[in-house]
Amino acid sequence: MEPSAKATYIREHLIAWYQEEKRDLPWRRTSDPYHIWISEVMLQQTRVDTVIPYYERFTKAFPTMKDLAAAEEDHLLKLWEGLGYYSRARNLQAGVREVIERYGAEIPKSREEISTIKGIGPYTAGAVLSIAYGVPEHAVDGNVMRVLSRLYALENDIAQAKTRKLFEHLVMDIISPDDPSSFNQGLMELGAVICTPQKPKCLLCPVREACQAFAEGKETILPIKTKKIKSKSVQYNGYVLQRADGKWLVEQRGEGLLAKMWQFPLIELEDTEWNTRYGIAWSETESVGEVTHVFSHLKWTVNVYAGKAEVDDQKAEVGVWVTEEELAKLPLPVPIQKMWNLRQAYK
DNA sequence: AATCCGGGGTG
DNA sequence: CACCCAGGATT
Repeated sequence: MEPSAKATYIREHLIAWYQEEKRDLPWRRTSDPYHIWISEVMLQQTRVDTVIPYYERFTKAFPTMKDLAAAEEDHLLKLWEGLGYYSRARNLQAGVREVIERYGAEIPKSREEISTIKGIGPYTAGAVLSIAYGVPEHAVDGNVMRVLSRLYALENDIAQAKTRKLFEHLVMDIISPDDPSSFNQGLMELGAVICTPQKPKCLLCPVREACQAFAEGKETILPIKTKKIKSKSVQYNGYVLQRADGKWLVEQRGEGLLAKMWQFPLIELEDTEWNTRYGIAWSETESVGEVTHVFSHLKWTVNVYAGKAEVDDQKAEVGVWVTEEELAKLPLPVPIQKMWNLRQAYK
């Protein structure tokens, strides 16, 4: 198919299909650019079905940028708890504060300006601009790279950074000037529903006639992605300890992995200074089982111990004793929740 | 360009 | 188990 005719075909059939078949999602019922921004941040590396309840709670808790700007960090993280990539929440709040201070609470409408805002990268910039404001800008995510690599039978390695730029140029060549929102969302919707990673539903595809991969029988070998994940294993002993007054020992994590989230004390098995670090003397601790948790390139194995403890406040360097009610209000990463569930089940 | 940053669905 | 998801920040 001749290039400009192919672009026209894709625009028309993709948008018509999207208008007719699009899923009814919460962020498709709003025109508030701030709420659309929230949805795009939550959707980074995260599936639609996972995001929906988080989006509903978050927009209810922080309906305006002013509400989010004023939020406490623990409250913010509690509402993000379980969603992962917690820096997204902090960057979103920092970004909202920037928009209030520098742009009078109005999200900028140019790629150049919006890209300076914390947490808004090339994808989110294009998504917010096109969906909230109708600006014809590319929004290239994993779905779009997969769909376009098939439509144009491109064998570039989508794991490489420069390949994303190739797709950004391609989108700018073929994007609908009249409805960039439906065009961008149509590409993503197609990737999520029809042009899936495994077993694409080509017989249901609205743009199959323009798909070079389908024509050549390459739809299952595209896109090409080379990168491999090397994961490390780390072993811990973890302690769910209760004091005589009924309170539990927790501590707040520092920077890096699960930054600023709360946890029960974790000791790397190689760490021989645990007793001095916590200043704890405990008795009646017993093993209650093992927790495993897989991160992107890390695997935790935690031997969980429960018991009663007394702490020498003079020696304790870290840790806070909290009631069960206070514990419930702290943002706890999933592996820590697993530790708690294990201890409760063991009783 | 490579690495870090979560968690869950899917086969 | 491997893959991947409406990616961005940091180095």
